[in-house]
Amino acid sequence: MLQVAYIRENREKVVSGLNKRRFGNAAETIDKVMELDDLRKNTQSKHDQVLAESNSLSKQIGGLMREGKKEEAEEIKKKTADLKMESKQLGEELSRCEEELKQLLYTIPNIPNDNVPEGAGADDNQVVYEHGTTPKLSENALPHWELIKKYDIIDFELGNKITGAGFPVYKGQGARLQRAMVNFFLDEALKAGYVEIQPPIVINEDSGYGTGQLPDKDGQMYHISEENFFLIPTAEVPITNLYRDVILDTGALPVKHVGFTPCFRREAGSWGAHVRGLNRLHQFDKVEIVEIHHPDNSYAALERMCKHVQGLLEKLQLQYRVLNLCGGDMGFTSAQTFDMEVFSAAQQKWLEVSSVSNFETFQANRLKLRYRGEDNKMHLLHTLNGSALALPRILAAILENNQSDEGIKIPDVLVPYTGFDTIR
RNA sequence: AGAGGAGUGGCAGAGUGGUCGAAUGCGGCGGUCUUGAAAACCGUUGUACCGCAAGGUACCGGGGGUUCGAAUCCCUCCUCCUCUGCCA
Repeated sequence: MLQVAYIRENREKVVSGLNKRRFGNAAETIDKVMELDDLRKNTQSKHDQVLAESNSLSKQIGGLMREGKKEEAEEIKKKTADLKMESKQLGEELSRCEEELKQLLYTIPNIPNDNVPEGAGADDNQVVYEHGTTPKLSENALPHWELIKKYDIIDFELGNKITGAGFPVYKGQGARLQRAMVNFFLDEALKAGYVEIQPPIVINEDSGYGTGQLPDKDGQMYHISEENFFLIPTAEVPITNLYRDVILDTGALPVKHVGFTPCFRREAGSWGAHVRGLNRLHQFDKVEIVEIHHPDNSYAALERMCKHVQGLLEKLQLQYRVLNLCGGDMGFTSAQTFDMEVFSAAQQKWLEVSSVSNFETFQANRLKLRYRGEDNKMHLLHTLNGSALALPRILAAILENNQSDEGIKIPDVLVPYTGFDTIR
């Protein structure tokens, strides 16, 4: 959520930023924010005045009662009735105003930074880096959804039986490869200085609002209505919310966490032929990195996080590219996002396997995640996160790119973790 | 899950209807003293909002209520502790 003070001081920047995102009615929305905020200030001012008056009368009554001047006290009591009604009215007006302002602010996405390219959608994303070459596969190369059947390593039918579509069952060498990747990704993160976290994978409503999944992406998360809990769509949510309502000492910065969790996404209405096999699932595994930084350092951190993810892809010997997402394709909460895509040779298609973002103060504002500056005042910190990595599409790429008549070759770095070098 | 107890500032802990944003201790910060440090002593020490400022308002687990007035009374939810039950 953007800060009203920031919107006030940077009106032009905010409007042009929203336009870059293809957010409709930017100017009108911002004007409405300021108008509501003016009304809020005005109403609060009046409300406070009435409360001050009524507090002062109450004190007088207290004094008179102590002195035993009951009649005089009763006289003053009569005067408080009007004030009470007035303050109730103003209080309700103030609440309405604050609520309306909050709801409006919830609809406004983060402002893209200056290095975010113009563009309306995925086609306008900028390829900023490419690495590796496409492996030459034989004529009879198979897409991964055929390979998993051939080697019997993932069973979608069993998942259908146990749960439903999009909940695959990993078996035998498939299950072991999953476990190997998780351990490899975690170990690499530990080497890079991340502190491991095992968070709950069920979160409450406050956490959903804290990182911005609510109310924007309500309906994308599985909801447990009995307790009003949600299944996490990413470890970003519980790990970042560890720092909700926290004031960090600058000496504690930067915070660097890594966590492995299953992730759950309803993916409502996004099914079709292009999401076959492992390309899109309701439950999948992901290792996530989360960082918290002083505003001055967050973009250097974003770059390092990208490099970390790229390093993983290179160790896995996958062909990949890095995209600087354009304004129209970025997530709601992000100020800048780099996507990493691996090339899936049998599908002849780029698959997104990681998304690394700097949210600047957008999440921190909702989280109330702050530090005390040298000016001795509170300031919002910057939050960042990235997948390092999401497993299913990595698995799809490994299966497709490393297939041959002898089976599927496991990348060298994973062999110590799997205990085998080929899926047969 | 049942019965009982409890949630107060960074921490510990007082406060059962008015002068309480809240005693006291510890910790933190500034100072005196000292070659330096410790000790001792003095001062200071929450957050948000409104206001140019003076100042004002709100916050004692969350929400609601009673009252002229609530940390204090009532309702409700959450969390923790003890006992009983259940369970990996």
